[in-house]
Amino acid sequence: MGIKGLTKVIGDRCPNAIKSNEIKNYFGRKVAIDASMSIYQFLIAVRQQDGQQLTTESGETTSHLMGIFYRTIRMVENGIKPCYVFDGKPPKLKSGELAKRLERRKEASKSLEEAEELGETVDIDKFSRRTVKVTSEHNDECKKLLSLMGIPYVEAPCEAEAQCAALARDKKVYAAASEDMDTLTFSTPVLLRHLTFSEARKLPIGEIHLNKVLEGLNFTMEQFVDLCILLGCDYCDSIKGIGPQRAVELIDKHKSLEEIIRTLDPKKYPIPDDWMYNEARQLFLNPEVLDPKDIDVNGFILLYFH
DNA sequence: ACTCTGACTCCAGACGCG
DNA sequence: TGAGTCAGAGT
DNA sequence: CGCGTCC
Repeated sequence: MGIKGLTKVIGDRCPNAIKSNEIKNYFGRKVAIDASMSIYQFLIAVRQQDGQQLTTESGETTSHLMGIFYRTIRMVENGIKPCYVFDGKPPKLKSGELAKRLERRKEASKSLEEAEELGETVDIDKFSRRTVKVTSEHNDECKKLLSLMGIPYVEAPCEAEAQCAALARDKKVYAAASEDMDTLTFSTPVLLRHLTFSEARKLPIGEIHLNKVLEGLNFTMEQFVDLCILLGCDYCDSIKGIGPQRAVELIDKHKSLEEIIRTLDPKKYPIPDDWMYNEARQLFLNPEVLDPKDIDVNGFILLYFH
């Protein structure tokens, strides 16, 4: 998931698009958070010594609830008002990527069985993490928890990242908080990284500003989206032999994917068959989202402040 | 000399006690 | 899944 | 901090 190598491209070419901030600077701000992504991370990370997830007596996983609960409390304590965004139906263009992930989980399940037979605890641990999949039950349980906590959430029609970006663009929230760089490709003006509050946090909060990225690259938003497609996204293939360096050069020189396709030597750099670049581009530029005007990002969270 | 690829590695939360 | 590093092949 | 616990 995400845009391959985009963090590095921005770090190398637009260093002043990234700011490092203290948590204090965010007091009173609202942020949009991709719920499914958070749940996924908690399911992988929240384990006990033997590598098993936390469960109730009847064996139902609670790792995701623990994670969401404590992190959310921590945010509110720091004056940050989160609004969680849940995924809807994935776009058709993503089916290839989703099939790949399913395949990887299948392989991991197989390896997991072998490891269990051999009693290799290290491998059991490793492979069980790779089989993690966020289910609608996980999502529903978290929605229930958030309701009880008075924290607002949104059910996006399609990609959560796109909805987060829409909320930020419409100033319903200050920023989208995500480890996933394609939130930027969905035009969030501000992207927060490492928005976590653990006592032993190792990384400062990184703030990436889209306008500074475009300035630094000297690209329009359309060109930036084309760059992201060349770098490699979830929605279509990229061109073999084109990495971050050449991708930036090509967009800089030719300004659009159409022009690049027209000019590139197909013997050196074959264009993928049935390349759906334009569909992917439209997905980024005009994603299916709820109108932010119809969304209440406050919940009854204001109660926490008095 | 530079760039991309693929294979490989390690890593992934938050709390509180001592 | 991402991010880093490495060897090796291609431009 | 390091390390065990959270369910």
